[in-house]
Amino acid sequence: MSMTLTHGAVEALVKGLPVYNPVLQLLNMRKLNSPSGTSRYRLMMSDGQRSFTSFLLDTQLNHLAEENLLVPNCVCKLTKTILETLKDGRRVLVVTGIEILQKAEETGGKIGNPTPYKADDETSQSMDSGTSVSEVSSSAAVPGPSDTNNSTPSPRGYGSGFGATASPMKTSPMMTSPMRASPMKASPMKASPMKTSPMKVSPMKASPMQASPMKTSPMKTSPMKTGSVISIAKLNPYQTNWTIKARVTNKSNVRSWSNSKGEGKLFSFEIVDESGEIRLTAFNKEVDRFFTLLEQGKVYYISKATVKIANKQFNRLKNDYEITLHAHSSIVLCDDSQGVPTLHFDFVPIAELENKEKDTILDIIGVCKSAEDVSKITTKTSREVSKRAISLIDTTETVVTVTLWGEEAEKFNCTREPVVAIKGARLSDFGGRSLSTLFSSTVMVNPDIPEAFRLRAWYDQEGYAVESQSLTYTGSASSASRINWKTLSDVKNEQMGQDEKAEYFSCVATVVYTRKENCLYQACPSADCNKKVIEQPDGMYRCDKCNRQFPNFKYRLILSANLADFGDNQWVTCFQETAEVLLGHSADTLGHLRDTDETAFEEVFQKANFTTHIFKNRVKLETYNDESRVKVTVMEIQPLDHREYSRTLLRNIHKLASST
DNA sequence: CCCCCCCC
Repeated sequence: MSMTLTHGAVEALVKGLPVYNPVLQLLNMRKLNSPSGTSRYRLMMSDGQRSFTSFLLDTQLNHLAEENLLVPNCVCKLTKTILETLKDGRRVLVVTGIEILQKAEETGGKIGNPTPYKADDETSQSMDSGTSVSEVSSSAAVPGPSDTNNSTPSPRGYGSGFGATASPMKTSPMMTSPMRASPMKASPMKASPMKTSPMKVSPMKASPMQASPMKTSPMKTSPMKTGSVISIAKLNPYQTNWTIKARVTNKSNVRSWSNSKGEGKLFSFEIVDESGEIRLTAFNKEVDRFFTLLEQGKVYYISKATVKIANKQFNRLKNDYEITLHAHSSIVLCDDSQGVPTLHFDFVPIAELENKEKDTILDIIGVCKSAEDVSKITTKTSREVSKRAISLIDTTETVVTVTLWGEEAEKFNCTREPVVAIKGARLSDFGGRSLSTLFSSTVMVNPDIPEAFRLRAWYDQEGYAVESQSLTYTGSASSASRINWKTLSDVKNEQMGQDEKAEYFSCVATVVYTRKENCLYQACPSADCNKKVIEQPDGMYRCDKCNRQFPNFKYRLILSANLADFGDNQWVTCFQETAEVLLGHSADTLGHLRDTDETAFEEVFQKANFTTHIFKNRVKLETYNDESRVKVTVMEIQPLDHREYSRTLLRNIHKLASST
């Protein structure tokens, strides 16, 4: 089968004209060795009519060549290229995204009869006299072969097989943001990151001053023009002449380090624009130049800095690159922050934390209904650090504890129950479920975002009074009181209660059958004895336990019921109290009903069927006449409200999702 | 060039 190549694509690519995912054939490939040991691959590609030799494979994609996936005659789709113009005007197309559509052995040789493409203003090139490695790397700075960092492996392992998309920038994180629909609506400067001014802004009364930043002379804010303003998503190591305009969303403190390679100080910060986010780091002299200039929440023009592959081990931002500032870097405050989004949040409802995996990094928003006092702890490495646990509640009526650290812990003020939004908190399983901030987290008190207003209104109107459920159980005896939610099939699959020791679980289930036969018995009427009595010939009732006869008895219930949830069913036993709850009548009433009005008695059971409740149960292996079986006894029945029902759905959806 | 993410 012969593939159709994208005619005209070579010219379009070289001229920088838009061409979407062109399909080209690789005609030739040359390995360019460099002194630093990192190879580069230069590709001659053809669109069937024209061929061009100055395609350069991004070093991140070298594996495609090294694994013999990219070999002459194969047909490829170029999903991402960067056009680079060298100092002498020659053009190089850096291929940063490529898919192999057809293997070389399947193409049957060269497609068409392409002639070399020569732009009018360009020097003709051939595979033998082409661009040297050093020429490219001097222009592209990093990650060229001369750059020692360039060997940093990409931890992701981009598609290793055919058809795998190899573009590192494949998805833009901002594209899926629910906040993105209206990034302009919230005035960015009004948000009050607590790092700079805790409690400064109440969402209920936003200061008009903050909505209108002072106008200053345009001279002051114009960037040192070293290239056009491009978006963060377009940054790459091959282009050095750029300026970005972005908002600082998070800024670290200055830290110093000392190791075998040397010592120094640094700080890092994160910026965001409409296209994405990226992390920047400043060292030593750049710390002095930029640390005080940069303020969280403000917008800056940034140019002349080194874009390199991010070390994903330490950088959680959705960007495969990060930036290092250097001596020639420029950062200029920009007063016109219009259109530059504020922090991008993707809030997880607190109730859903229960279903998230430990160590998930997520965004959370809640009203701080209580907070511990700040305290000092000593870490394993003997450092002292302040901490403060705060409790957040949201409209899911669920509470979770979040631990703040360091300055954030010290400065936090819980009075007036502020709304707290945290970007990038880490979920822990301590006490069930809890959260902790990281160095990379951004904590905002009363941020000026719609979610915060909504939460404030909800809390002030009803949230303050709701009976909430906490996902975090700390301290003493109550730690065991965390609800052990199970589905009925979990109980069986996990073989609960089979090791002689009683286990407890809670479930939401529907009564599908109640066995009215033998559910009542005549019991000893004395207060603490429930022993079954035996009717005597003289009409008296004898209790063997009390060794007495009584003129009367009391009715007691032992009800067998079949409960079902979405995946299984289970026979359970309800003794007196739980049976009365389930049937809605006292044992006494039921006993008399049975004796007097059988239809009404039957109706009670019909009515109990297909009702849904929360059951707290005990599972235990019980041996009776040498036969052992797991018995489930209902200890408590609670009504199921819509809130709890929603939580159940969430749990079950999660279970189903994770089991498939 | 860093890369610490802490405690119960």
